[in-house]
Amino acid sequence: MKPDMKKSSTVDPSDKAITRSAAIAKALGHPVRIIILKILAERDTCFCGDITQVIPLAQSTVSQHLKALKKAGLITGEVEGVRTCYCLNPDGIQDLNRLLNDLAEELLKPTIKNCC
Amino acid sequence: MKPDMKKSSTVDPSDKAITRSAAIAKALGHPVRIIILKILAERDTCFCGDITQVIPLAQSTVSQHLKALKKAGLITGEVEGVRTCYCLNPDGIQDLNRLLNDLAEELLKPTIKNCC
DNA sequence: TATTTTTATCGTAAAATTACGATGATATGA
DNA sequence: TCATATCATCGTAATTTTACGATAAAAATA
Repeated sequence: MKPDMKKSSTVDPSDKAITRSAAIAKALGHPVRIIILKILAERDTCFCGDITQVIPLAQSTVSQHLKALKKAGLITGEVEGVRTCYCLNPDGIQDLNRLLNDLAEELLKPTIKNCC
Repeated sequence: MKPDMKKSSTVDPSDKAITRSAAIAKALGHPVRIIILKILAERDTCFCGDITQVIPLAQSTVSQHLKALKKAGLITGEVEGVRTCYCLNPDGIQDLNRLLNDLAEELLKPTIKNCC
């Protein structure tokens, strides 16, 4: 417990979990990036070119989306010669699962009683 | 931002679940909006003024965030006289829980074997 | 060595987001 | 009726996002 922290019945805005949850959600906030994650979950080979072939967007655009997913810690990118192999990042996906699960659970509880 | 995308045997980009998931995630993609949802989950009274008192942002800004959450179907807003009572929308929260749960599950499966 | 392949980055433009103050609308209270 | 309270919307500015083509960098190949 943090002693000098104001005891608030509401929410601590500096909560690290909230910041991280929002960052992950932001990364998921574009359909193409969700599709990319699904592709990475399906394939063994996961080079940028593979994704660009499936998604009708410019290579530079796909690269930007990959960068965003990497920044959020949801994927990794390892250079393999000329190409780069992108993979789901287990730690990041774990965060996604746990944090958004916790959030959903917290929000589902009072949902039983409709307030209005 | 093209709605029509090339067909893929793996991932269907026009999948309604993907679109909805991305919309929900986008709404969660800002710390303040997550905080607002948590506040709504805690309180019985949930007027805009209550939220503005807790969050150090202008009333108009809070109103915009509430609008975004409403657009995503995560909350409802019912006018009660001069004020508006905002509540979690059970259906939306259910969507949040189910869709993001499914996504996490799908992404967690291959996480056991690291691809690179 | 020269060329090709693959990907990241740069430059750019359009659109969206985020924030604010000011204003308008509407219901309540004096 | 007039004033107040509450909230949404407008107008605006700064920043971010999204997309593209062009280009640079690095490894593989001819």
